[in-house]
Amino acid sequence: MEYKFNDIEQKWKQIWKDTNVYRVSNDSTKPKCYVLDMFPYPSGAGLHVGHPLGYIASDIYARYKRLCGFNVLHPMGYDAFGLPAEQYAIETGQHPINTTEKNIARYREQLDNIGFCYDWEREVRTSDPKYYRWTQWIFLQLFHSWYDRKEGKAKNIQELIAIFEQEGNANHACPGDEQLSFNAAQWNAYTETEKRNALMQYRLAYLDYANVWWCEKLGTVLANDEVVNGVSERGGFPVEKKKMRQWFLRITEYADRLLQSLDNLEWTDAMKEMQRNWIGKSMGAEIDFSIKDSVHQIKVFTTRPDTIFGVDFMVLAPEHEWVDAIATQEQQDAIAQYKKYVQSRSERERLAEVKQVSGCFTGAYAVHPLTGNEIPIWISEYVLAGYGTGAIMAVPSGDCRDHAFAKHFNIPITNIFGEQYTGDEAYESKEGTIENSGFISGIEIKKAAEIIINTLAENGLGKPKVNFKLRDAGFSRQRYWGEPFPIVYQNNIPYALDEIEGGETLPVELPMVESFKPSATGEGPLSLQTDWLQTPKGTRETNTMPGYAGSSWYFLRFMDPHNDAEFANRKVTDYWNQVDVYIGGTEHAVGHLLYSRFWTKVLFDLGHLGFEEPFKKLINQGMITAFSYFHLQEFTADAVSYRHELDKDDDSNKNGVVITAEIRPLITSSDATDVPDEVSTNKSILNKENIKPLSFSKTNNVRKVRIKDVGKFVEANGRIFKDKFEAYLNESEIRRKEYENILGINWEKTDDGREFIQLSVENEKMSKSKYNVVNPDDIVAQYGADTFRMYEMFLGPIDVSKPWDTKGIEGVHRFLKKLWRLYFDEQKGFIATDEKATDAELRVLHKTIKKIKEDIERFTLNTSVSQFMICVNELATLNCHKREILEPLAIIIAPFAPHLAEELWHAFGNLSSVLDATFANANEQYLVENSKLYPVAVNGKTRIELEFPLDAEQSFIEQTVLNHETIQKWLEGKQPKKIIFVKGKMINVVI
RNA sequence: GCGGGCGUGGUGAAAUUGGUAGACACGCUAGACUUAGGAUCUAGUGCCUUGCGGUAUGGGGGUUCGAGUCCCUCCGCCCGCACCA
Repeated sequence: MEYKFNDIEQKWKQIWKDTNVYRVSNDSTKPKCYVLDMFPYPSGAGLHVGHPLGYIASDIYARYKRLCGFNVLHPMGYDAFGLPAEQYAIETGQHPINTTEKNIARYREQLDNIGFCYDWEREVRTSDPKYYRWTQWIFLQLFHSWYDRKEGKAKNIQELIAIFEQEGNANHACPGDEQLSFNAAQWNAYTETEKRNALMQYRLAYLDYANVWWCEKLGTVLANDEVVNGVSERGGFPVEKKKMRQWFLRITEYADRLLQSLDNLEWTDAMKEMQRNWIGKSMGAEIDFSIKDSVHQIKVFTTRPDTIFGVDFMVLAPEHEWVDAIATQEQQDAIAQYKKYVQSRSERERLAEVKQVSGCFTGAYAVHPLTGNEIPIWISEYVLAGYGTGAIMAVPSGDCRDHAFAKHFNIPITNIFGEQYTGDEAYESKEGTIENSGFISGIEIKKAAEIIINTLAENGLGKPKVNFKLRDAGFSRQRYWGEPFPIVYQNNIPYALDEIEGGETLPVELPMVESFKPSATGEGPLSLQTDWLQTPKGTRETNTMPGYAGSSWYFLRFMDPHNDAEFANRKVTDYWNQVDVYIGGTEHAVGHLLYSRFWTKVLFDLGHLGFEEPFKKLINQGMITAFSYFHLQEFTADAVSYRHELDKDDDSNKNGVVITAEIRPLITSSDATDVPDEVSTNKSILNKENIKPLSFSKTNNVRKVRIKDVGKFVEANGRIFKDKFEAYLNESEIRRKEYENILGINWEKTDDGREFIQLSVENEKMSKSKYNVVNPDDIVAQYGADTFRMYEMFLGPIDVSKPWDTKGIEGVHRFLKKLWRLYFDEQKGFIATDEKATDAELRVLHKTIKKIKEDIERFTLNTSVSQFMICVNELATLNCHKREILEPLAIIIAPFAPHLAEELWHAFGNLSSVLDATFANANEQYLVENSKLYPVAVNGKTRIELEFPLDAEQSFIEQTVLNHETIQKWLEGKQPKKIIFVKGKMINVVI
């Protein structure tokens, strides 16, 4: 009987499905284990072999834990709301509901193909009203909550109202508006509108105004990174900032807790560090500067209060609220002009350009709080309104940006670092002493900061201040395909649906629409649904929630996915508790992972959960890249390269378009204006309108031509032989047309005269546009799911990016066939015997059990596969076909190759599933060796190997070693200085 | 610029606490079996050398009986953040 993986896998998939083996109960006496993958966004492209890497690892872990007696929750679902589906809808008119449904079906098929042990009865989709009903509900919890800074936790807003009624807000500073102050009497006299406006400044989900990028031509609002050089990335159309009323989540109140509790998580340091950077806690001081001839005071935040005597000027963010108020008459025009310039710049650009200094003098002067000196006030784009106070005290001798600014605008620089400051560049180190600084001259920098803060505080001029880079999270999208807000407006005041008497119940469902285009004003498509918009109780919110809304809590819904009464039952969430192991890519380091942590903490504070960190252990999976092949074409004449205007972001076109036979003569003709009418590229047809010459140079005369899908014809060293290349061209007409010109040139010859060309090989991310995508379905069809699973693990460590090499999979497939042959003979069928196993055989088995256990727990699954190979190789050498060895082996390989394992398990006559077998413990008794083959080194270099019993006397070993002829030879008659003997490890003779 | 990570054969990689560098595979070479091989098996395979042996974990230096592993320094690559006050 040969290993018919297709039959075996089909059979067991069906049986497992019929018998519901993957169903998980919330009611169990077993210890729990929650193993979760980051759920995918179901894109139209389907899965490629890179996606399942993490899924396979978690599947192995989940299956292993089940074999170890745990009740394992291992669910899967879809992050189904999102922009691509909506973009596709705008382009094709197909409703996202339909395309999403279709994509999910395709994903499911691909996932099933690989044999994951998901309990599909728990599947969730964020776009399902039954799911987003609870996303809306959680949003309302945020809306109904405020953060009590005194107790450091979120509470119901009703408690705050009660406090206001008693004592006003004196004891609870307002996070949204620091100036806001009222006593009980004032509060009680407030109108409904005034009260709700004040409360809005406290709510964890609140409304505020913020700028968005509006692109008239595309008819849509763009994200920050979709705007490049002041125009839209797609199409290059003009964009403008537009102020819109939007929802925000007050995550900043949780900044410290999000930072603190990172310490207890089993995440990689890199991941924690990214979150720390994002939260960006910095400690410094807030200092008040009064303005000459003005009632205004400007607060400045600085992390270097010690440099206060070096302040030579002040810089405000151009958006700072008092810029116009303090600017002198003469400077108003210049200021207005500069502000206009800044308006056109995206934040990204403002922060990205380091070299270019720009700014504008306001004409106003601040008064130094300690010296009384007058300090000119400037505005510049390098100061951001959203960070700190939107104003800085500039110390050119101590800060490189301030230094560049001072040099550029010829502002005199005060040196407060003595000889440490050279005059050429700022002294930014925190080592050394402060000079030329009044009462802190000669004092160490670190000490000086403390003194200044105390002095300022004593005189009411400033105070110590902790600042966070983290900003409140924008929670509105002017889009259709997302969760609608459970909010209606009455007289322009937002009300939660659950506080309106007779209001509708959740969910607020997305209305079906025909058009997905936003309104002319930039409001989302929902604003055009007039029927839906107006309700008897008010006007609906037209924005929808962003992508991270649904994904911030989905791990909770998996615990209790069909609950109609609550987002998840507390008893159930108490049982499943934190996700024990969470696997996914690093791209979610600060988005999803930070928001989930935030939501979990809020739900915990409000008493809906018993834990406040969602993901105990986090494993990051690396990318699987693919080889891409290029033909390097040299041109002796001047060459011109063409670039598709719409392809600017595509790296593959960095060096110009694919050059076809027809246009090659034109390109080498060295006439830059001689652009062909039509050029076929690897992506699309170009014509005169959308290509333009990019470069025209003699030096840059190598063109990289991507050869699509050529992988299977290319040798490992990147060579492709002529016959193979012909075969490749013969696969399609289009190819022949595109690459035929290569046949005519550059053939090199091997020693035996075979003609080849050397292609350049590059490692790239798999993507449809690079023609290097490998579909797992194809691999599964050819080798089976078990081989595929093991090969993905065999490739290397889970967290490292590595290339997919289809050739390498043969080795793993051969291994499974070899394993099979331990159990089955081609002629005789099942050949396992009941013979007693030998010590050698038992040692092989238990060595393997031990290694596999350790590996799975450490997620070093690549070495597990190696160990299985070693095990099978050794058992084959021992000619072992004994049940005593092979039955436990089938169990321990079950997490890796579940279908094969189930088949082998049943061959022994077992009736239950191998899923419910028991993972054996390694028996140390079989692992004990009584002798060791010692490496014997002379001066650290191994020369011979000698076997000694483990209990041998050291003196005996030393004598034997010294008497050995090879060692004698190295000793050359001398006495050794020393003999190092490490029991069980090695022997080193030092001469 | 700052922070983090990494660098080992032709390729993917292993070496868990400082103890035989290259396990396990891919590829390649030779051979066996075979009508055939894209099946299976055997042997070999870092580099230099006929051999003895030498040499080798990005480069240089150090600690140690012993360094891929620890320390210093330089180079290269990847990731994150970036006029962040």
